[in-house]
Amino acid sequence: MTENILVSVAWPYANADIHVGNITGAYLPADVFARYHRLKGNRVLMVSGTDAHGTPITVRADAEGLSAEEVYKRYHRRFLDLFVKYGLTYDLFTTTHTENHFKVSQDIFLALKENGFLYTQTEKQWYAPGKGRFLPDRYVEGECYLCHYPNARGDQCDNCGSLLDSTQLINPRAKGGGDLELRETEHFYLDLGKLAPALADYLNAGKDHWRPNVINRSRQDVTELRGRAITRDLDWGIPVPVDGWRETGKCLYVWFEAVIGYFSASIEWSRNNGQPDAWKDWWYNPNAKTYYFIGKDNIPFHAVIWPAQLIGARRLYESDASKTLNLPYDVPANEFLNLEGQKISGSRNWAVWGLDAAERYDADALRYYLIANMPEARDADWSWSEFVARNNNELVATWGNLANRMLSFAHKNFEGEVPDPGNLRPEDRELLAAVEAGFDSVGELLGAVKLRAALGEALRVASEVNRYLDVRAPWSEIKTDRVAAAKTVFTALNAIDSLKTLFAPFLPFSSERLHQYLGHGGSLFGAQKIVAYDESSGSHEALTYDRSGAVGKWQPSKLKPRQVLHPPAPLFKKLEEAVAEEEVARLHGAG
RNA sequence: GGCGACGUAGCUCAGCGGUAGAGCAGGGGACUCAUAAGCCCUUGGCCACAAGUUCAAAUCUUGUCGUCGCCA
Repeated sequence: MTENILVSVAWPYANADIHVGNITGAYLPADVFARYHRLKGNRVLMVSGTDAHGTPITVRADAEGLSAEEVYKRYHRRFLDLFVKYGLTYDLFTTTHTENHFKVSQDIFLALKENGFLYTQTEKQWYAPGKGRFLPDRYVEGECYLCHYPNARGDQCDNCGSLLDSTQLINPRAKGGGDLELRETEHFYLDLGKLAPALADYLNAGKDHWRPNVINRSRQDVTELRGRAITRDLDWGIPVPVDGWRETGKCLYVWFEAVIGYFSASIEWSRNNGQPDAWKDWWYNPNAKTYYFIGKDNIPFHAVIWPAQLIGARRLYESDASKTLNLPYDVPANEFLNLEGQKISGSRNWAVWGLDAAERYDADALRYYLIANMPEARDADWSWSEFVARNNNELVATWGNLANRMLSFAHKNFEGEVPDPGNLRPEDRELLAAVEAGFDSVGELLGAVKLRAALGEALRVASEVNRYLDVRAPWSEIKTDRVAAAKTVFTALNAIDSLKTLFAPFLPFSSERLHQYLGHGGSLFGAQKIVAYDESSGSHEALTYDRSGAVGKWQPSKLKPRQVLHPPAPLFKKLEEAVAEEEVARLHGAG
């Protein structure tokens, strides 16, 4: 039965480049999962985009003398390039700065308002009369009222680390000068307390497949929910769709509108593809499964607050009153990746940047290490020496070498063709059965989002083929019994052809090449394309996935005798030990 | 301070009520198709600590300590 699978992926924030921790935390597991389901023949929709709004972006824009729009576009473009290099196959990677997203976010807001889940409240905030606008907390500095550090930021003290209430700062001053005064301002709040009972019902039923850290934390959070402000005094964002509000420079708070991106991007994808209602197959079909791939810092927003927004909005663009928007089926959040034992820090440049690493290493080598070492249950550590060791000992030695040794052997001894085996021996059938079982065992682990275990299982299957070859020893058979050697080589090539598929979700580039080496036509997956989409107020670039022409199937090989093989080449590169030292030195030199 | 996850072989982790497991690293061996890769054998652990429940506990309960994170 074909399933509808929505793969929702965390939205990178447009004020910093992406590092390996971000990739392994959310983007890569989502891609592996999406590719697996596509091979299974399921209908996959993988969406995300750049989170373009909010104060940190205006801060950076001010610092660089650019507009907020220029800043977001620069990072957005770099995200697109990185995703192409790592083969992350978003059906649509868009941005929150589109007319479509504005409209959908405002409509969700209005639905929540209409359904009685919003209320307003007045609070005091810093206002700059000279500039005629309210200042975000981090634009106000002063003495910390807790530790008396003289240069604390309004939102947080850099000295004692405490989160601050900016109105309590001692001797407050505006960053960059100018007058400052406290003024009353009114904001909308999401009434999470009112939504708590429905949320508790949702989180207490049928969540056995959720990771313990995700479900336990979320159940705890629901017990202490309070209203939360969803608007801000800010000009870079989505205007509040209420008369008298949009005129006074009030916007939807980024945390509120960014998560709506999963929904708006699904709608945009449908429109871009000329099937404006297609998104409903993922959002209203109760049998569709929706997954949210995020880092652990985002758990409350995806397992509690986003479901609250969906429950409160109930339905949108749907007249059938019996239907409600689908809530997350699973939120397989990953923990964090450290680097050489220390926390990754972009500002201290203690990071392995995605685009930089892709300059020097193949995407599949990076993908392999990031999946084998994925922080699924606890924080993990990126170590360059481990990267080199696992690349050489596991990826190259067990899998790359298996493919290369057998293709080379077939090329030299069977005129570059798949030999005709005649009748297979029991031991040949046994091996093929063991490989075939891998489609169930690897597939089951992938379906349960246990990606490192799934990759380990695929590698174990590859080891079985290595063992089979050692027992059969076709290099000996060929000297005395060419027919026996033909059976062995046929069987091994068949197994390798199947392994190509088992590894494909993890290592798509090398599997694609192996597919060609084995003499098949077509490609396993579709193609990534960067496309510009026009709206009446402007255009935005997006990453898309064209699935037409993809021939990959999650099925054992049906390799034909006499199929012509292409001249083989090693799938992966062995790395020098010195690479690890060079990279660590680079890390320290740069920091 | 409250809460959560985690703490198992040198390293990375699986097991989560019934005689301690895998991969890598270390040691030994036979082979040579292959990126000196692969294969076979092997060294190695009071399962953080302490009490309790049970015929039986890495596995359940409680407490302590440690790591990471969230909240205040």
